[in-house]
Amino acid sequence: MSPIQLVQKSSSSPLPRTCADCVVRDLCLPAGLGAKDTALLEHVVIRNRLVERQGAVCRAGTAFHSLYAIYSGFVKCTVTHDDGREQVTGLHMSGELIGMDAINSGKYTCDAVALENCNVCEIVFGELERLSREVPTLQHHFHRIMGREIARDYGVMLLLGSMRAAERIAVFLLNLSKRYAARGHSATRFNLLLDRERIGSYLGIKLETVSRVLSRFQEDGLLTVQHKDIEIKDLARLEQMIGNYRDMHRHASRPPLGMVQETPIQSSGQYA
Amino acid sequence: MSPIQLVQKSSSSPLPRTCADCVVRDLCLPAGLGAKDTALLEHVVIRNRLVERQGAVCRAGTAFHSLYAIYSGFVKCTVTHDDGREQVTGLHMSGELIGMDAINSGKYTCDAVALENCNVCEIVFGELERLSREVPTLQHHFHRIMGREIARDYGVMLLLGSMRAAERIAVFLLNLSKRYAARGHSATRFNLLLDRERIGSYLGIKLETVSRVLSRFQEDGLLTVQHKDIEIKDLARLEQMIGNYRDMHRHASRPPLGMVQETPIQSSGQYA
DNA sequence: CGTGATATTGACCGAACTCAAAGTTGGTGG
DNA sequence: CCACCAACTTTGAGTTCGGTCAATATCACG
Repeated sequence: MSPIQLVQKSSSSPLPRTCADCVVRDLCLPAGLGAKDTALLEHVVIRNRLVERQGAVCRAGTAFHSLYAIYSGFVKCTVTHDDGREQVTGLHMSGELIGMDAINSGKYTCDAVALENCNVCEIVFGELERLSREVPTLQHHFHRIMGREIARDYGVMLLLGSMRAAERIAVFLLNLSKRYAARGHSATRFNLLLDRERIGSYLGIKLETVSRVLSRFQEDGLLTVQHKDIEIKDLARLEQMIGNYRDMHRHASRPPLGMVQETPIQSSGQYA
Repeated sequence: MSPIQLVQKSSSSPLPRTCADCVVRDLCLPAGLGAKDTALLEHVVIRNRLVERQGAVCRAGTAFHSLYAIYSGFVKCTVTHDDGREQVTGLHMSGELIGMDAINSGKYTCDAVALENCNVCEIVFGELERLSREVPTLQHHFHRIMGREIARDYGVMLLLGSMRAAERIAVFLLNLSKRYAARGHSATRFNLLLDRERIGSYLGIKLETVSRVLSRFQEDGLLTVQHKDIEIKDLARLEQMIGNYRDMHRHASRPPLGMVQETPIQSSGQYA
């Protein structure tokens, strides 16, 4: 399998100068706005903040002034416990907003780190509030974005609170698949971007378990994986994994006796 | 230990007729608003929706029109997986808002059930958006409330993703303690309101584990517990449990050899 | 081509789960 | 008022999933 280039490089297309001609407009803050209102966002958005791989979009504990919208690249958000334990709270790709956790306290609670070179837009929060008082559509859409994040969080709680390791990985892969597909990339072949340890941190399991589950999925013909490159061979069967976790530790060659429940997870949830 | 009456009965004080004379005003939506602006909320809030114990404040899947603010009582929110697995996503008490998860999709994603007789205020969301366009303080405060929920969710992810059973319970108890204290109740003696199974569902562990950990905490003199009535005997030591989970399965009579890290969890997080 | 980081795999262990059996409590109705 | 019943809780015994530790294996990169 040759290496996969999934996420568009910031250099692959001309950088947008306005939200109006941004390719991820419909996934982002200006979604649903008319041309006139979109133009007003120019006073709110500071474009083309380039963050190189491993660089920080924002740091936990620092003062909050802006949200960040991802134009290109992939961002990992983590919270860190006093004793050093780290928890990945979200993986974000183009069109998504980060930093909303900071609105209450005025300080970011997460470290947001670029997993590859990123181009992000800074959204000055005070300006966003000002403008959204004048543009009801923008106001409502921003509320929807926050509401979406809350609903996503509840999905993650369900995952962390009541799913087996194999289910968690299946959910994780399917979620990435769906989001890549929504951005015009392949739904079946993509790059994980995270190492096994970070995947584990996000899913509440250890890196060895991640590795073992992926190996098993491969043995079972659900996918092929080589480091961070993954190709899903059987999306349907992967979906059936969820709710059928009991079959995880059986070998594929054995007949899947207990396969009764075939209900996939509610597709609405966006788990990363 | 005699039964404890912790949460004010809706009958114990006259019901407020306006936000201005509501006792939980400063914890709720009108926090920080002047008298004039508070008065404007009358067009937004429909007061005194009584929900009896076991009744629903809202149901997953039903159409979203309003948020709900809790005036009195205690509400449990849950999401349910297709296969029936249930995850408690939050426990909410007076002054808190629920339903924000529904803003995006227009449908509630949670079932919100009253754990005791509740008095809730319905906040018609369209009206709230309308008014918050006119009252910047209200707008910002609402954004803070949503941001607070997101930050809380990240704390729950940390709990579910990287804490041991004993730590989870310690965090849970300390969180309840803090929130009761903030509402003028005892910080050390209160009612859990949830049975062992629901506590477990919230914390991602099984009911037997909840029972065992509570028994052990009692043996160790950290608290006394009888069913849902709990009295914390040693708040400081309970705080030290967090980050010292390795000592969980040792008996108190043994010297706690490994007790080096005494850093409590960041107090900002509100875990329920 | 060597070296350090990452990934895989195996063996073993242990925290939490499962199953099961009492024990306890509160509510209901005789 | 008390007996009974259903629901909840506690506790024990055995199992298992995932963690831990350790030994390779593989890859990226200088």
